[in-house]
Order: sequence, then structure tokens, then C-alpha cells
Amino acid sequence: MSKHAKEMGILKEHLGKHQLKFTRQRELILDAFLKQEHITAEEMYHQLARKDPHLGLATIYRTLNLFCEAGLAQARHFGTQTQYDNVSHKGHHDHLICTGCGKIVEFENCDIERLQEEVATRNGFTIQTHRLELYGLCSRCRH
Amino acid sequence: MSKHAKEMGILKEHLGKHQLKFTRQRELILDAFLKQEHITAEEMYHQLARKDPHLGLATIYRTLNLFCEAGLAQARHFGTQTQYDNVSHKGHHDHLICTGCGKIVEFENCDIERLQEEVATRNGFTIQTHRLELYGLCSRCRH
DNA sequence: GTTGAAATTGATAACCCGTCTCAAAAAGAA
DNA sequence: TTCTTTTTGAGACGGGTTATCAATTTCAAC
Repeated sequence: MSKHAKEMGILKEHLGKHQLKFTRQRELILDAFLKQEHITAEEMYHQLARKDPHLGLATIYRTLNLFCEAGLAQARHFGTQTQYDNVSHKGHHDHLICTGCGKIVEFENCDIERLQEEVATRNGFTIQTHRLELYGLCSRCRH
Repeated sequence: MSKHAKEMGILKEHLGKHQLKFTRQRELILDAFLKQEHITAEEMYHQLARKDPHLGLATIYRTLNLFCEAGLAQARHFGTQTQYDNVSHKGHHDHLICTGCGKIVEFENCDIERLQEEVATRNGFTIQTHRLELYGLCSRCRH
């Protein structure tokens, strides 16, 4: 699929450097992965079940972890599950979560992101991704 | 008379509001919990084994989750384990987490906190707590 | 202080997510 | 094509957490 040519190239380069092979399954999974902002292995398993009913869950886990090593994905532990974030997807958003009714509001704030970069640099880190969640009461639940 | 009177009060208030009971185990676990900045259930299990060899692991999990509901603790999933953070420990701190070696650096940034308040206010929220985790590579793992 | 309903505990079974195992299949260089 | 190496799929396995349930404890009402 040529619309993911860049990422396919990154993957192939990583495979070449580590004596790994390019397989039909890896191509299929990368293609599906790049269409999303983030996904769990289980979700992908069900999505791809239609295209290839014999694709094993273990293969999906192995491949998503491979993507992490290649720098295409980033694993994040959320609740009991692991989310695999699409690193090439730039529109990162954070969350305001109401502890009263569970409402979730998404937001983006460049100033906060800039300060995060500063903190990271000061500690010798290079940020790959982040997670910011604000818990509180929305206007309706406050009363 | 415990030196953690304030937190004990918060716990008792929460218990009262939810028809829950104050038990020897809950007091013991809260006391041990408040002495640390963050801890896993397993770690606490081993720590308290000396004081009470019959204290069950399930009770510790249940109680730490109770502390989360009472606002005294905050659960953070890292790798395969869950860390329970002591919210009252010298204010709130955030984390820089190395995706290479798992190293965790704690930091505090008033400017970020102020911007968080702004975002919340703009959306009609009052913040109770928050969670900020920056994932990336530390200086050693970058090479 | 006793009583009794309701909540809690401890031991362990069950559960879930993710990894490991291994024989069969596929990739890819010669 | 041949041959070596890697990958795959299916299920077993493992570690962390939660559910189960009988026995115990709490605590409010007597």
C-alpha cells in the first residue's frame, strides 16, 4: 500500500538491520495499525479477523512489539490493557475526566506541551509520547 | 493516636459516606501506605507480613483500591504491575518514564499545574487530582 | 453489654492479558 | 530449486489482580 510507503520503509530498514523477514502478516498488520491513532492487540485481532481469520493473536502481539522496536509504535499501559500508539499520528490530545459522571472532554494545549519538553530536556530525556489526565468535577456534578 | 490523623479522618469520612467499616486491617494498611511515596501491593504484602502474617494479599489490593476511591491514593500502571501513589506525599509529583530501561524520574512543575487549572476552568471543571506521565528515552538509552 | 444485620476478611480459585513453546510453513539468499 | 533461518498459529503457561465464599468482625439498635 503506497500511502504508507514511508512507514513501510522504516519497517523494512529495521527488518534488514536485524536479519528479520518481511512477511504478509507484518505488512497486513502495519497497514491496519497506521490507519488508527491507537489500538489494542485484541481490537486489532478482531478487526483483522475478517481479512485473515487465521491470523493469530500471538502474531499481533509480536508484531506490535516489533513496531515499538522499530520506532513506529509506542506501548502505553492503560487500565489492564496495553495501548499501542501510532507515533506518526501527530494530533495528540489530553483528557479532562469528570469523577462524578464519567464525562470525558478532550483538549490540546501547546503551552503545556512546550513546558513538558523543557522538563524532559532538563532531565536528559527525549519525549516520545505523553499522557495527561485531569480528574475533577464538571460544572453539572459540582452542585 | 496515629501521626496520620488527617488522612485517617479522610478515610473515616469516606467509610461513613459509603456504609463501610473501619477495621484493624484498614488502619494498619493506611499507616504503612502513608509512610511511602508509592508502593505496589506485593511490596506492601511483604512489608506487613512481619506485623501481621495472616494479612491476605486480596485485602491489600482491596484496601489500596479503596484508598483510590477515597482520594488518598492514585493507581498507576507500569509494565505488568500497578503502583499506588501516595497523593498526600509532599504535594503532587509527575513522572518521566524511560521506555528503554524503565527508569522513573519524578518532577514537579508549577507552571504546568497552573496551565492545567486554566484548561479546567475554561471547561467548567474543578480539578481534584491529575496524572502526567512523559514517556521517552533517558540520556543513556538514547545511544 | 448483648444482639444481629451487614460488611470484611483470608485462602484460594478463577480470570485476563500477554508471552512462550514447538512443529509446520514461509522467506529469501545461493 | 535448495537449504537455512525466521515466522507463524494454536494452545499451554505465567504473573498480577479480582471474584468467591464461609467464617469473622464491626457497629448500630436495643
